[in-house]
Amino acid sequence: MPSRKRDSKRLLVEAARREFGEFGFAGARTDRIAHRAGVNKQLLFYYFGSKAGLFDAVVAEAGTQVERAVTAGADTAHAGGRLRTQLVTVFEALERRPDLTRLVVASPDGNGSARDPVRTLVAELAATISDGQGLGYFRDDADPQLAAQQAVVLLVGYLAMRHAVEPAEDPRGRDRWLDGVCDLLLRSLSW
Amino acid sequence: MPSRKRDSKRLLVEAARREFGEFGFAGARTDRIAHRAGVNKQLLFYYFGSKAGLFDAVVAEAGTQVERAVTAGADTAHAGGRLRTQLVTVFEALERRPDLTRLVVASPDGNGSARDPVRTLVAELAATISDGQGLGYFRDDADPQLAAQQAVVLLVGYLAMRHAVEPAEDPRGRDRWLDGVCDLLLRSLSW
DNA sequence: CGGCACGCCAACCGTTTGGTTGATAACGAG
DNA sequence: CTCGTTATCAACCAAACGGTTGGCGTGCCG
Repeated sequence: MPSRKRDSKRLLVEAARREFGEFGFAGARTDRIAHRAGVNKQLLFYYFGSKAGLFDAVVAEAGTQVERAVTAGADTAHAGGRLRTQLVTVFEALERRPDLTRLVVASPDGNGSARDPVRTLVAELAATISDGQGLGYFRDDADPQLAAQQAVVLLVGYLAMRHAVEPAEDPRGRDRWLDGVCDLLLRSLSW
Repeated sequence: MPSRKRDSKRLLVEAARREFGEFGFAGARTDRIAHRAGVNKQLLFYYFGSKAGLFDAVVAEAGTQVERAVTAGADTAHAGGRLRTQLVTVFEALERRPDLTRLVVASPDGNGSARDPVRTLVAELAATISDGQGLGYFRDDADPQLAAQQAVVLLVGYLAMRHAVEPAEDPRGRDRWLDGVCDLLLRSLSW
């Protein structure tokens, strides 16, 4: 029989990430998640208690991933370059986690449990901008909080709406967007 | 008995708009839609064939509403003012239709049927920007298509992620955001 | 060895879901 | 008046859903 300890918990979270990202909370099916993970459906309830519990686990895991990404980009010296690096790193982290992107928008009941990771993300970016202001790299009369919010909406929003907003399946659309976001924000923050 | 012809079709579309906007496609319940509309559930299938058919009807209706809004703001003379007017008008139209906002992101299966309205929206804004360039109001080396996409993502994305991105229930957050978006875009488009 | 806790599963259950059936009532046309 | 068409409903159904039960094997600790 199955060699004990197959790391099923992680397999389930990973499968759930794809499922929730693809169908949203209500559209996701517990059977399908279990099947994707290659384990029995009951294991899902054994470990996480309920569908919502599994959802929370997914969000928590994705959240730490993104937080790690944003703090990782924080060791670039020059403030302008640092913001750009952070934006790129966060975007790449979000790309690898399509779930979080959609979860921000499609949480159960609408009361987002994916709220906290997003807020720390905003706070982290706002801190970078504020630092840049202190060093004289950015305009003093810009609102760091607002700029950080704009950044997050541009990044997350694009990943969530890409299909609707982009005319065709342009593979370079992604790069153009990312460059465009960096340019837009840095231009608005510079004197 | 019910006085014949109660305009149930419209009542159903209206109820469905709220329901889909609140719960997304998969989360929406046909019984609840019928109950909200005050008609029998069967009528839903009588008129629209299926849940997906009703969804399409909702999207189509909301789409024309938004298109009307964006073309309405197009008669302001000065190009800079015209763009600002259009952005505000579109935002207000989207606010009145929370459904479309979420539908762009949470369509059935992910293949968005709300795609077309969004694309015409982008095209319309891009045209305004392009006009402004021709008249010398905007930078010539800006990409109108990209700027229009950024505008839409900022507007729609905010409405979809407001709860996650805003720290508290600040009632003035909405106004600050709208002003911020206009400033951001106009600043990036001006010489 | 013995037993208990853990990881795991097949089969099942009550409820809810999208969707159907068959009937009724009110018109408009002839 | 009659007869087909349109609008409406109550009651029903099969399938799918989230979640439960009971049990089996395996390793670890006494």
